[in-house]
Amino acid sequence: MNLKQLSEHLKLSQTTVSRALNGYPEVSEATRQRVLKAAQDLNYRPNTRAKGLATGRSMAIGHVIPVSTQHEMVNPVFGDFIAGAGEIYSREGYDMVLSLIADRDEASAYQDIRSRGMVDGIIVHGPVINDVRIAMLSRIGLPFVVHGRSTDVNLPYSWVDVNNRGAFERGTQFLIELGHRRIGLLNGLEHMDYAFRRRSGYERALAAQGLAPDPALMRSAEMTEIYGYRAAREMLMLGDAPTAFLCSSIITAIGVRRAVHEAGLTLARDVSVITFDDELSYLQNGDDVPIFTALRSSVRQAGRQAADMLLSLIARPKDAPGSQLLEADLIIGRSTGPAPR
Amino acid sequence: MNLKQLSEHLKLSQTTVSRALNGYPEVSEATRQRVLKAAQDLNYRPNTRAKGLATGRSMAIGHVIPVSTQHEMVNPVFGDFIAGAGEIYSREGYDMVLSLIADRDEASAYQDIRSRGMVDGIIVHGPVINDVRIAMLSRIGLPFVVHGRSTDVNLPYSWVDVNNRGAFERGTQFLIELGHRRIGLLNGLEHMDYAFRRRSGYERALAAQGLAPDPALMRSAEMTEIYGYRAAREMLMLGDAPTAFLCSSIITAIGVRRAVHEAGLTLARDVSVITFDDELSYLQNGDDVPIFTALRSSVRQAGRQAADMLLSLIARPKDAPGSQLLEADLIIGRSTGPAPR
DNA sequence: CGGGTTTTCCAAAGCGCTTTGAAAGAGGTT
DNA sequence: AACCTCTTTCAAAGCGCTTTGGAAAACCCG
Repeated sequence: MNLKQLSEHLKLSQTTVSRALNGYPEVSEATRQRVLKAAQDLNYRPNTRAKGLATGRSMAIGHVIPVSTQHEMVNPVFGDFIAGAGEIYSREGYDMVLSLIADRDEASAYQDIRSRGMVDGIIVHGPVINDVRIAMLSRIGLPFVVHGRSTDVNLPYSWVDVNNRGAFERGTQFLIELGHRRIGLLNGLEHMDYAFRRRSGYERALAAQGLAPDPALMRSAEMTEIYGYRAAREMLMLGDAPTAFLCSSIITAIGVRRAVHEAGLTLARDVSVITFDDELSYLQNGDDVPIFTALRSSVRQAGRQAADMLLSLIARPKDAPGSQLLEADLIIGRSTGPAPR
Repeated sequence: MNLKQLSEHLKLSQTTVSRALNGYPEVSEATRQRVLKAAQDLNYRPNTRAKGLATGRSMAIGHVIPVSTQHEMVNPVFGDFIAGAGEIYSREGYDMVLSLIADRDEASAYQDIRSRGMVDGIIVHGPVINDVRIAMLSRIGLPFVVHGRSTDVNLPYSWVDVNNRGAFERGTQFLIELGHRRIGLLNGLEHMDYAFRRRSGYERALAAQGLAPDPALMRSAEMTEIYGYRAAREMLMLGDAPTAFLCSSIITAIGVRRAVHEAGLTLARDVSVITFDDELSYLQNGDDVPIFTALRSSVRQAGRQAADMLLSLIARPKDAPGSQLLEADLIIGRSTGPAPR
């Protein structure tokens, strides 16, 4: 069933039917109702491609996931982010298209996306420090919103990010106030912008108390469970082992917990752990009392806000880029306590 | 840059340029090279929508994620599945479009997808027992592959699934052979087909040894960490507590481990745990020696196979539906041991 | 060199929609 | 009744590509 058939069936022109369907005023209410009814009955849906061709808009948003060739991990945060974004898209009638692109041919990939015209805008995931994609996309002129930010990029661009530096500064400071002096940092990959910021927050808090960061207590890797486990185990075997850990992900924190238990130690009493908590739906951090003391910020909410921002950017391309800095809450759970003596 | 401009620039007709670009034989090698070179230099990319309109194919695959209104969780398995499928798609030049659809308007949603013509085929996620979507899609005539199967659906359809029943039967049997008699089942939601099959495998193994399933030891819920924790904690407080658990997800198993530790017990020695392991990239089950004894099957691989199957179904729609049953390996880790006496 | 074959290229139609510019119809005014 | 103004409807062009049905050019061979 297409427009032509529908209009023939109604004995109206395609123009009128199209207008009736799209809510234009120059069609009488009576015929509009008649058209709507027929469309409903005959199960008519306009063809997306044809509509896109005619209007120049595709009603779809692209999400570009960089798939690193060496670390071919899917960021666990991703699922919840797009769930959030998807809520907004479906409300506004947008589709979501995913492009997994290998990092080596990113350069052409964005050009491609632009000229192939599949999407009206894109969300950029996983920005690194000084991310070239931002300049590239600005030049290309495709509306985009970055989930995160990119240090050293001085162009204006739209982003939604959590205050990573502030959060880790606060977490570190909280541990210091509990008397901890040796604090392990189990960070994500530090070429990623968020991880870079987290480390700088950690270092700032240490510096504020006159503590020197110890490279032996600072790790950076993909945030898997096993990374948390290994790093914590190794650090706990040091002569001057840390009494606390700051983790970039609840998954890593779970690995830390495993190492702590295996070493015969008890969380909070012997070793404190604070983790960043993205509020992943399948890894809730406890219910009434959180398992881990955490810096909490909902990635699903970030998805919603990024989507919202992108859609309004598409609606009003002349607007100045917006930005949104989300604060992470420090929530006290059962994994922190005063430093042992 | 569009075809018209490119052809004018080359002083050729659009036809010839199009043919040269798409590898048709009726164009001389010399002009083909010339066209290819110009396209490259001028950064020409055919417009997807226009191409789709003209060819009737959209070169995109839809993934429909049912977003339950009450349990609005994103299945953690999803990320790795699409990573696998995405590999195939990008190799074959397909895009991936995600539709999160609320379960209440599923009926119309598939019709929509079909008539809006955004995709050439779809992957159906999360089939339940007697899933109505299968009949619906068959009727609509849109190629599809189900990730999983649906008990009680008697139509032929294409699917890729892991042998859930066999896996859980084997896991249960393994525990029984270790001397366990009270075995807790921490299953996923049992209206989901995979969970239903897992339970039936569990029950079958019990029955084979003349053991009666005890409803007090069987739970069914969304596979979160906290669910594993709570369920295990409660069962461990029973008068005749289970000495082993069978978990549907490594995430749930992590919750069980937490409950076991909290109860002052030791994994393998006091309580055994076997889990299904989808080989999630951020939750590797150990490295050399697995943490958990597990039934392992890569969901990423399943994604690849489902994508492959769908693409060939699209290429040859007349083919009979195919199917692929993946076997899960039983791998021995550090979470199982002989039943304590 | 003329006729047939093959190669190379092209004009135009069509995919399903929106939208412009214009015409027809209805209603009101003098 | 003639004129004007809204309202309602329409025919046709256009979005960027593919593809059909030919035509022109090149080639081959007796």
